[in-house]
Amino acid sequence: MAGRRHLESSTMAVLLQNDGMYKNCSGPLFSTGATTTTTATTTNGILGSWPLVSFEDCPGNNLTRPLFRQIELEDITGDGDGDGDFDDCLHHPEKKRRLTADQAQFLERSFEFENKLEPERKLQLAKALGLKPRQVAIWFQNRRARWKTKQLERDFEALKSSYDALKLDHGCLLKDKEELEAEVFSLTKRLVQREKKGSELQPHKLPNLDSGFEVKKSQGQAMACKQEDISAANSTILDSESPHCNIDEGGYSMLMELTGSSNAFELDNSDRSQIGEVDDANDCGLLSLEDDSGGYAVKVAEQGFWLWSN
DNA sequence: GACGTCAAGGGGCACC
DNA sequence: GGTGCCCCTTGACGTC
Repeated sequence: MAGRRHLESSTMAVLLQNDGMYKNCSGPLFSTGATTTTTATTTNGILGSWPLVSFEDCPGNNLTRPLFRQIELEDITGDGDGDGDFDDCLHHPEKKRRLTADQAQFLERSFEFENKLEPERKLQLAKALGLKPRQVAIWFQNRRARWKTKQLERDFEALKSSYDALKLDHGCLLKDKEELEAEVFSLTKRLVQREKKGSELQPHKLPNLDSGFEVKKSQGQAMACKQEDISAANSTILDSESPHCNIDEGGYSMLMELTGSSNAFELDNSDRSQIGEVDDANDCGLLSLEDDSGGYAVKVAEQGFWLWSN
């Protein structure tokens, strides 16, 4: 909510002079009655002139009041005798009156140039509009409050739009995730079924593990993973929302391949670049996962981890 | 009469 | 202490 302080008061005077507002004012801007013509001037010259009402018309009030509309004078003077109304004027606080459209428009233009009000400019505007400086200050305060409210509304709308877009995107991602989960589940199910059919792998190539699955680390460290743990492995895959995913902290890249069958995890040549660890593992004596019997093999490379089944 | 808008009142705060 | 600003509220007024 930064103020737009880029105009000097002389510029403001130009604004006043060029505004042309008062040139367009045919007839009195303010209340009529016993009128005096006053002239508003700025550092750049004469702006215009308009009738003023001397509030001296109302006994007890020594303020000059060119502010308000016809109705105000009528309220004060009544139809003729006026004595009772003068008493009202004396004993009741003056009612609130809205600024005229011209006054409001003039202040609005001033606000557009500069939403803060220096004392000098306040006096200039007050003089030009026939208002009390206090009124000009209050108008600017209220105007800043209205501007802030509008700004909050604009910010809210922007945030709401952003939120809606993110929500839509999130929904799409959730849908993708569900599809991938279903795909992984289906593939895992096929894998287990094939295992049960008794596909045999060469013992010297793939150890025959009763537990079904085993995970080893190629560089010495070994760990076992029972079949029921496949769910945990799946979970890892699912959480990654991608068949080729980074498990992150460890910098592990997980990769699945089912050879001998067409599936979503089959590697193409571009994927080969991601399995350097797998090739290295082969080089260091770990087993090829090709299934000579037309069966299947699964390999998961996590910087040297292998998962296989017989 | 309900409701919205706007000028103004008043308290609290920061600054000099 | 005076001044100006922000914020909330009040009261007058216009519109439906």
